[in-house]
Amino acid sequence: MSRLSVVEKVSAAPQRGARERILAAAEALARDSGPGNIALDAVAAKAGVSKGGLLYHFPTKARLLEALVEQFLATFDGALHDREAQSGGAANSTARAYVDIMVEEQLCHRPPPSGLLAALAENPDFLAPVRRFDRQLLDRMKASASDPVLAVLVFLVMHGIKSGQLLNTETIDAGEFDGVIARLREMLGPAPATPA
Amino acid sequence: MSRLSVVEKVSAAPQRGARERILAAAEALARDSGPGNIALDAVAAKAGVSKGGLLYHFPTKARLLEALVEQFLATFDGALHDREAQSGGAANSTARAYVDIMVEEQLCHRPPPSGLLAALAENPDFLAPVRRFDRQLLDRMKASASDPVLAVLVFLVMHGIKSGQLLNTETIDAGEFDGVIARLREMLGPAPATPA
DNA sequence: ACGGCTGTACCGTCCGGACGGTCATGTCGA
DNA sequence: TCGACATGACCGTCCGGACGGTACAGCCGT
Repeated sequence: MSRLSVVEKVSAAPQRGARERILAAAEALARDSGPGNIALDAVAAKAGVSKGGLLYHFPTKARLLEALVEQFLATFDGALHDREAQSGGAANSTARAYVDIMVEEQLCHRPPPSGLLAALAENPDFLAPVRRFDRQLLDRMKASASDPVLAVLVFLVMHGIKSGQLLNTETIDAGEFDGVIARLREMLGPAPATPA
Repeated sequence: MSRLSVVEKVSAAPQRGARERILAAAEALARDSGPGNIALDAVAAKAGVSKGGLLYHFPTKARLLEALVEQFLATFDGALHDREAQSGGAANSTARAYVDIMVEEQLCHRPPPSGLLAALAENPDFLAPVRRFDRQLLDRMKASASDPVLAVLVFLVMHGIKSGQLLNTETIDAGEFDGVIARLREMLGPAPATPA
């Protein structure tokens, strides 16, 4: 440990965040070249990195895919915790938070997490973390729910929407989306006075 | 003209329905080797056909994938029409039919349509027919629905369940499944006296 | 304070294997 | 004998990833 400047670790980092750029490039590739067609060469090119450079950060394709789902899960989990924290431990708080996030993402036109599909295409086992996460999420929703069945129902509707985005099946339109969200919120009972 | 023994067809046309066997083999491969790893060689082997034989029935991989989604859609559409015919043009008949089919499939432990994922992995455009089908289905559900929003809600729950099967994410258990189905049927109103 | 050593970040070439697709060659049933 | 159906050897391309560089920064004995 160098005793001076713990703050700056910039030294041998020619470009900031090659890792992030690679991840983003992979996502983009998956989105518009098909989830099964992510070639490492292409990812490297799109990220502005050489093939060797890419292999440095992700020693194997499997690791890259892993990182993709990890990133997705982490992002979502973060957003969820934030949302939930806002409305303390009120009834149905987790379910409501999930709905809120969905709406938020819809508003931002957030691109769907195609990285997940890429991972799945390579090997179904890569989705194991997602499986675990989803199960935990559902349990939390049920735990804080006024009615367990309602929690499951909300969970499934969210997944239905997600699957539409994921498969690039823009089946439902904005109006239908809003309608269902409104209905769901109605079923979840009055929101606990959320200012700001 | 030997019209004897139509039963045994062991030689040139060794097994009837090479096409079906190929499709089935492809599905199976997709399911347990990952949707992106369907090699024509492997499909041929699993179907008990030579590579050339496979290429005879499906001149290209794209055609095979197309056939996979086509088959899926046709099967589902057939089941839906049957179900719907039973309960005439009653209120929510389409939505109810959808739910019924879901339950049926759940009972039969029908393996998920991994072929869809294989097609998606190769090229997202292959799902265009699914997109069209889903849109029409949703419209029909809304048309026969007592409440349009309810139709969309049911549609999304069904898709949520499907996505769970598709991604091999066995998130919800049997009890939760039954609970949601019951709730959905409740919301759809009393079933119109289904005899037999 | 300098020259060597080590560690980090990245580059670009190369190889072996996998995979989609072609083709010349059967083999039956009618 | 014709044509539908099937075979399996073969070709060309693409891709994962191994490997051997390069450049630069810090530590270190002297």
